[in-house]
Amino acid sequence: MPATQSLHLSVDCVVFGYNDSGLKVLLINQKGLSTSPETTPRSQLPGDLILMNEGLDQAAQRVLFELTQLEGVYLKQFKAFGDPNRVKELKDRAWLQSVRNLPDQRVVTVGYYGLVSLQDYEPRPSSFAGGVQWSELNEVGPLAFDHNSILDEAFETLQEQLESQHISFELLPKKFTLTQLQALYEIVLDKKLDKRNFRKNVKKMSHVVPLDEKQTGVMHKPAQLFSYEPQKD
Amino acid sequence: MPATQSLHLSVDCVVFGYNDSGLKVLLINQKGLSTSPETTPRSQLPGDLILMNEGLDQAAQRVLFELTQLEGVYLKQFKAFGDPNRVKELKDRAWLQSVRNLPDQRVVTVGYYGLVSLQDYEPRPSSFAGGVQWSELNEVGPLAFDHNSILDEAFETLQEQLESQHISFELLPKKFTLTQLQALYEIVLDKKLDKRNFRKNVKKMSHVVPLDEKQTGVMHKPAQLFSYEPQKD
DNA sequence: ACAAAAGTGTTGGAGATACACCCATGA
DNA sequence: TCATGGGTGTATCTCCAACACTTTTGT
Repeated sequence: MPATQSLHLSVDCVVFGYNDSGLKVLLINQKGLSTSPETTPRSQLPGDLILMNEGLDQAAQRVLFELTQLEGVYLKQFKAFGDPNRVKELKDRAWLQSVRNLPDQRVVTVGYYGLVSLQDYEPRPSSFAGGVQWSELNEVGPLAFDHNSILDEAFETLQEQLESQHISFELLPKKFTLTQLQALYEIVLDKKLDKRNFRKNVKKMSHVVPLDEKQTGVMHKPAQLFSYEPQKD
Repeated sequence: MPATQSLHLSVDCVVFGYNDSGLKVLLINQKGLSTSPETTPRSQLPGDLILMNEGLDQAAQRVLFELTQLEGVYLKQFKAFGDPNRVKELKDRAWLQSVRNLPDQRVVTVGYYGLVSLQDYEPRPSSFAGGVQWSELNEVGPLAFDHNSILDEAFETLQEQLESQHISFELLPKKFTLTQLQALYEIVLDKKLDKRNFRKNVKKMSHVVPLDEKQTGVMHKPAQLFSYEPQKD
């Protein structure tokens, strides 16, 4: 049994986007190949092979940018997926052949999850030609390859790390209200939280600082705006 | 810039071993190549290229067995290391050339951490010919490649996951005392714990069950033995 | 003045922490 | 009988959960 003389390594990005209407994932639509009936294009996660001389984190940033125009997104590696049969379906193999002129080889992928505020970032991906879409998290249909499992594991990782890793702010606009922060927690963790207790906890977080600024143009008491200031120890 | 036509993928195992004298890591000594002075063999983590048709978890188990004779060890993937310069030192490249007849190519590795009870497993690796050694965790010298960083990150992961993942039992003999369990926690988490509070907490864990058996041959009050029973929900 | 969301404190209970003495065994 | 680690309970405090009304703005 030979060692893997040549094996392909890719990165796949599960980019979560958040705004007041909920949590979404960034998907791209496979193009072409619509000639035969059982190869109707499906959606997939943005991902591609890594280049020589490029680190994994770097590759994730580049691939995401090339496919979706998103730049400077918070991206974190969460798991490598290396099942030898992870690209087993015929339509997946066919699609890969159509898009790359490379031999049909095993592909191991490194999964990244990413976080963006749709308020700050939405305009760009929708202006990008190749069908990039923000899909409601619980309305994601069957994706190509093993991308549904990758998505599921990414979301589990997000749930586990949301509280401990100071990452919620990546999903919010730079200036946000505590109600927005709480709504985000409730959606990601999938449970209701008590407003007063939540705010008590936030007040203990020294990296969440109140600004000298309030919401405007709302037809109710305007909320205090906050921003995230990374610790400077 | 070409996509990675052929890139090597390996697994590296950071196997932690525990007994009453402390926490150790399993290292292997590089052999041969001692001809030239600046290529004196160093130690490294057990790791090797993965085979075609073999999953990552599978590869980790196989490689660990082939190099150390350890079998059925708890192994968990924790991170992929893909810095293009991770095998940059000349002595590392030379060593790889000497042991594999493959072109000098980029190697990305997937890190696993492993846990074994030295009481249950120690005999075998020491009986294996090729210098396999259990090294005191804080006496590990410079390792080949980027293996020191891999080791550090593995240990951080162990610290983070020890409490939440029911893995402490992998480091203890099948039958253990609460004092042993506590000592393990204190070493891994690097803090002292209160005996009575610790035992109160353990009593809440339904997966730690007392046996009808006590320590023997000790010159003090013999301790109750416990074992770990995975939840059967 | 009304609608709509923002903002604010107190209380009771559960869980964490701190702490010191008696017990069973082998030598 | 002594040395050694095993085993146990209580008081206090901190942290978390539950809960309802007043405030500010736009219309």
